[in-house]
Amino acid sequence: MKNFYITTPIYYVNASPHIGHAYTTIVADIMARFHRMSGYRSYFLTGTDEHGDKVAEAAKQAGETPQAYADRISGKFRALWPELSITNDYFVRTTDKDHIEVVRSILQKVYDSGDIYFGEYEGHYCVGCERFYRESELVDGMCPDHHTVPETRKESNYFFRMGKYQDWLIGHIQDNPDFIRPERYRNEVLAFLREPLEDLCISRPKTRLTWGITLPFDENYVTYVWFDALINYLTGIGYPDSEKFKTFWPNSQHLIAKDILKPHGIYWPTMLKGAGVEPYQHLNVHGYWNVDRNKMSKSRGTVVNPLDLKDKYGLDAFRYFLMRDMVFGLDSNFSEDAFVQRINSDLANDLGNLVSRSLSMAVKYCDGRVPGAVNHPDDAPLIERAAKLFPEMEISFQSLEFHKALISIWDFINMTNRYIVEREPWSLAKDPSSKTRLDTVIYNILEALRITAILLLPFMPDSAGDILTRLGIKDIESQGFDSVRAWGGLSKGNVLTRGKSLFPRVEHEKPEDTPAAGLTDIKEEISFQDFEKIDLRVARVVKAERVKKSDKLLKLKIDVGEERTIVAGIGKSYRPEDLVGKKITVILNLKPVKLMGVKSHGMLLAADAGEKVSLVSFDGDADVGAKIG
RNA sequence: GGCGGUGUAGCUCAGAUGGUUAGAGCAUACGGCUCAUAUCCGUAGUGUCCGGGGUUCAAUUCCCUGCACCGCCA
Repeated sequence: MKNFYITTPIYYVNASPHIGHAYTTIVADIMARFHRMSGYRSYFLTGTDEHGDKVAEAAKQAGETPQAYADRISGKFRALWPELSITNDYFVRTTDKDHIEVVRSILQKVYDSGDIYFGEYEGHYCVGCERFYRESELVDGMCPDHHTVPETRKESNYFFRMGKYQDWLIGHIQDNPDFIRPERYRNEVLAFLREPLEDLCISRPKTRLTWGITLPFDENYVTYVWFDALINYLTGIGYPDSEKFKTFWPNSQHLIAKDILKPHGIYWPTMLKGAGVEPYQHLNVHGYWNVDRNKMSKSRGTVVNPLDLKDKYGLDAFRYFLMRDMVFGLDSNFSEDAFVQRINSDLANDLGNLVSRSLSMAVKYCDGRVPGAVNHPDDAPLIERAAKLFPEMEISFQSLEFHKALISIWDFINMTNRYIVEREPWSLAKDPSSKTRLDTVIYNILEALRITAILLLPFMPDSAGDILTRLGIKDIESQGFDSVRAWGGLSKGNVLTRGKSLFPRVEHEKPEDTPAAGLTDIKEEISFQDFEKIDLRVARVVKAERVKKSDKLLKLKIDVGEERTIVAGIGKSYRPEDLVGKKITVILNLKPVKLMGVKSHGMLLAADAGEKVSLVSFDGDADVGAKIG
């Protein structure tokens, strides 16, 4: 039997879960489900990272002990995952007893082998931050947070000889092209490794931090961050002696967001090397969800947390959207509009309506049972397409291109819709002599639906399971991809259920829901102080000419009490010669920019109605240089 | 400052060892069907393929350069 081990990062408990955590964990879940259905023995680990000064600090502010605080926030994560249909096999915590033991044993092992040494260093220490800063992190020689000059302080700590493994790591990455993927992140790590790799500081004196795991070889220190956190991937499968560890570690894959590439791509493999453990197989790195707040629902006047949208529109729709709209590895934009569009077009119109029309016809024309089928050459294209789907999905999953897997499935859904239109079951139903053909057509539609649902199970477990249930399929949990390799898996005679709309369309919010009578593009509210930052002045145009090779840009020399050059995009509405002498409104303190090679030291104001631009002018006579406010 | 990435239809993105009409989905318009969640199917568009220069018989695709955004590093 083949094995599969997938991990998410353990999430740091200094903040509540957000869309980024949700995405990583959902991807891991979908991979775990996919492999289980493909016949793998699969193990899926997630958890929380609970030590460190930020947690100690947050606990203090909340008036709790670090442990109580960590328990509470960790509980939030643990409670969220079932809500997202996450099927993790275990939830590891860095405050777990067995984790602490594993960390200590590995530290001891590496220490014994000579890869950990005690060293003293001198640095810039900010008392307020209780931490050292590197020269390059300081702003004008001062702490970036406190704006105070840090004191020079000496401290002794333990260091891991990471540099020793630099060449090995470079070689390993070069020999295993998919060790870190997608390729862009592999290149980033290799680029970083072109510079000498420094040793890694792995401790903090207890005088500064107590909320951590005590070093096994020095009571006065705790280990710091990575030797604690990363080792969870071993603890979670029972390192070092369990059967689980032996089974799964050789098939391990980590899933992370790009912000923790360096620890996972560099520290972790060298740590494993130092501890005498084989490296993991793959590091899968994804991008960020940029949340466009302007495009989120403003009807309630509050910014929407993307995670809340799963309650508004349904979990499976949420999972679908996250997988369909992000290309793994790249950043994507999250907006409610885009989400709703996916729901309406892909889920409601294409899939939901297909389920609805198919079952409705089957109930109407075939007494609500799966009819028998007779081979017909015209049906070959549909059947042949179906046979290619799972192999396509396997390829997509191997390369982490989940969106492509979904595109394949939707291609098939559209094909099924087309099949219905071409076969016209409603016409066949009018002619009793076509009954056999009608039965076959209905069977094929339902079988196509079954295959679609099984392929969708990893992505949308509830909805896909619902479709299967409606098709009279009982043991949803035990469904695997084997039943999708050949056409005809749907049993004749199954009792069908019509059911409700699987994905109701989301109607657009009514105009009266939006404030300000129809103006939907009002920018974010600003204060008077914000407005005052803008330096608006009266200016007179002294000279105007067109910018070379631009029909839109004009270069203006203006008098605002001093002479300035500005570039304005009004060339389609104004001729240069008409402008000289005109009084205009100018923003003086806008950061200068270069437009088509001409530097503009300010910007004039004009009403912009696409092609027709109209300058803001003055009712009476205004003095050049006068402030406007 | 160094290195790298991206810039293609209104939107999100594919794509081509350089070669006649540059693609998909969504959105838009029109047509067809009525089993279905006003859904489905079909047809129709629209693009200075970021700007400039170069190589070439030919560049959006290769090279150089500029601009914009993003990332890594310092």
